[in-house]
This record gives sequence, structure tokens and C-alpha cells, in this order.
Amino acid sequence: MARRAETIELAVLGLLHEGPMHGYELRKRLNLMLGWGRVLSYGSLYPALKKMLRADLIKEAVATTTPVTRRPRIVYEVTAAGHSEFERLMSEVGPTAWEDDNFDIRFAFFGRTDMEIRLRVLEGRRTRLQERLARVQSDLERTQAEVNRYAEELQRHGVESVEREVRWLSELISAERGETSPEHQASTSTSTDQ
Amino acid sequence: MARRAETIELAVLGLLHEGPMHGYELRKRLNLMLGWGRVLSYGSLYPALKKMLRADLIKEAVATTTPVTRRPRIVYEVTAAGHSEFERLMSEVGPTAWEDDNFDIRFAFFGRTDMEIRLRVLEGRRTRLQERLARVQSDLERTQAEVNRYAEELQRHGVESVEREVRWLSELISAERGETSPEHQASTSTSTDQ
DNA sequence: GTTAGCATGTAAGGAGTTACATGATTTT
DNA sequence: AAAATCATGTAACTCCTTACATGCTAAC
Repeated sequence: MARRAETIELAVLGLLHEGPMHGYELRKRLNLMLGWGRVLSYGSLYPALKKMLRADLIKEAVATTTPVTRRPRIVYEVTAAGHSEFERLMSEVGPTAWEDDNFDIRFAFFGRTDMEIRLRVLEGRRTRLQERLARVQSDLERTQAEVNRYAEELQRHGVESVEREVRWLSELISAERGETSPEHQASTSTSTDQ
Repeated sequence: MARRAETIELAVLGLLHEGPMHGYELRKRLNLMLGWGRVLSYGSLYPALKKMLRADLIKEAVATTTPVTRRPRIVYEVTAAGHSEFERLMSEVGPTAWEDDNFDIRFAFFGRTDMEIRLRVLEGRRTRLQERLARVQSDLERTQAEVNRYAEELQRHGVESVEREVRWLSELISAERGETSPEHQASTSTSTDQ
């Protein structure tokens, strides 16, 4: 269960919000968006689209810009029900929102949620990562395992990566709180730890 | 297929090399080792152990240190065949060795391979990540997608993370080559796939 | 004219999680 | 005494990837 089915649903709904799209394009955009790891396969996307069609979350539409010469492509757009579903999914706060695979796609569509939700999700994720760090720390203490040089280096790099993400989240959180205007730049060098 | 079956096999073989262990402990050690993401469930580990038993890669052994009072635990140790299999898996160079999920566990057991193999795997992974960066770069150029602020920030953070891992790999490669200088050079050539 | 990319699907199968079952031992 | 953790499994189910199948279109 690398990604829960809901994640791809949310992603499709979110992307389709930008305008009608067909499957192939949807896949490209998705892989660009969260392509830091596995890519989504057609065998996964097309059935998902069919399922969403049946659930009336999306509907087929005519590709207006398609020249007559081109093979007719099936273009999807969001229905009213799909829009509600998107809103519902995006306003979820709780583990599902900040677990590894779900967080990214939610974050990408943060522009369409309230700041209150954004803050809760960002803080939730940060807490999650900090718990993870604490757990590894305590596990390491009680395990007298003869760790070799490489395993140790891997551990160190892992910890550093997570700590880095925690700092990133902290910066985003203070940015959210600091500026009420949505026009601020996120890449400030505020070194607010945690 | 978050992790290919071979990965858990390699991990078990590698851990068992440190001495006999039972399932529960194996799982804990494994999750500590690569716990930056999903944890391995029992429903996954125990069947894998059974399968490895049948394949004669591991065998049950008596838990020598178990007090009589304790419930007898099934302790596994590596067979000769298991040892060969470990060697075989560890000397693989090629995509399977440097894909996301496989790389970590291989790296953790680097202490038990030749430097030649280590260098090839490290370089292979670095090339992989660099290709990924290049691909995202070029995809971004040809996509005029109206990326919102948050999606952009996510992208930026992703790129930075990968770039960071590339630097890490470069440092490790230099270290392997005996160049103990903390600074890494951009020199590289070997990217031959296999 | 042939390769590469566009475009849409289906079927089989693998891998692994969740939930279920059960019970011992240690810690609070 | 209760709660946590140790300890070992199985069955059902979900999700996803791989491989297959098909055909168009742009570029070289």
C-alpha cells in the first residue's frame, strides 16, 4: 500500500481543477509533482479514473482544442460531487493528512485551503517527524547492537534528513503565521528551530 | 511493490550474520535500520522467514541463552547456502542495487563487500539521482503549467533534498577512493550501466 | 521510413498491510 | 492487577506493477 487509493483520487481532483485533462497528461503532471520516488503506472491510473467516473467524481468532456485530425482523447473534468470530495479530503486533519505519501500532494494544493488547516497539517507532520526522531534515538540507546561504520553513517544521514525536513516545516509554519498575505516568499532564511 | 522480496531476504541474511536472532528481534532491528518510511509488518516478515527456511537459506537453531522459564523462541541462523546468497546479492551491480529501496540495505552491509563493488554502487546511485534531477529540470522547462506557490515550494524542497543526497554520495565516493579531504570534487566519469 | 513519444487500456500476479488469534513475561 | 511489550503466526484484502495489446503522430 505505497499510496492509499485516496491519494491518487485527491491528486486527480486537484489537477483537474486547473482545467480538463486526459489520462496521459494527468500522469505526467503527477509524476512531475511527486516524482521523487515511484512513478505512477497506467495500470494504476486508468482504472482509478474509471472508478472515479463511476463514482461521479469526474466526467468525460469534449476536448475543445483537439484538431479534427487528432485522435479523440478522453478529457476529464471535475463534477460538483468531485469538487465537494476534494474539499472534504483537503480539510481532513489527522494522520491521513500528514503521513509520508499523503502529505506531499496535500501540500501541493495548499493554495486551496484555509490557513487554519494548513497550519494544523504542517504542525501535525512536524510532530510526526519529531516523534520518529525521538523513537530512533531511544531505540538506539537501548540497543547495544554492534553497528558497523556504514550502518552508522546511514543512520546519521537519515537523522539529518529528517531534521532538515523539520526545519523546513518550521520555516513554513512561521511564514504562515507571520504573514497574513498569501503573497509572501517561503524561502526566507528564518532559522527558527522547531 | 514497495520493496522487492529480495530486499527483505538480503536484510535478514545480513542481520543474521551478526548472530542468531528470532523474528521479533529481526523486525525491530530492520525497522531501526531503515525505519525512515514504512515499517515491516509481521504479516510480511514471518511468511518471508518461512519461505527462506524452505529455500534452505536459513535454519532454526536452539536459543542457547534462553532461560528455561522463557517461552521457547525460534531462533534463526544463516546456512551455507544463505551465506552464498548474501554474497551473490551483495555483489550485484546494476539498477537493482541502487534503486531507492534497495540501496539503503545494501549500503548498511557495505562492510562486507569489496571497495570495487561499493564504488560502483555509490556511483550508480549518484548517476541515477542526477538523471532524475535532469529529467525534472527538462520537464519543468517544457511544461508551462501554472504552478502555484506551494507546488513550487515542494518542488524546490525536493530538488534540494536530492542535490543534498548527491553531495553525500560524492563525499562517500571520495572517502572510498582514499581522498580524505572533506571537500568533494565534481570529477566523475563512470556511469556505465549494467 | 523509422524511431520516439502520444494515448488508452486490460489481465495476471506479487508484495505487503490490516485485522485477527493467542499467549507469555515484564514493568508500573 | 493492569498495561505494555514480548512473541508467533494466518487469512483476507488492497493496491499496484508488469507485461501485454493497440494504434496514432511528430520528428529525424
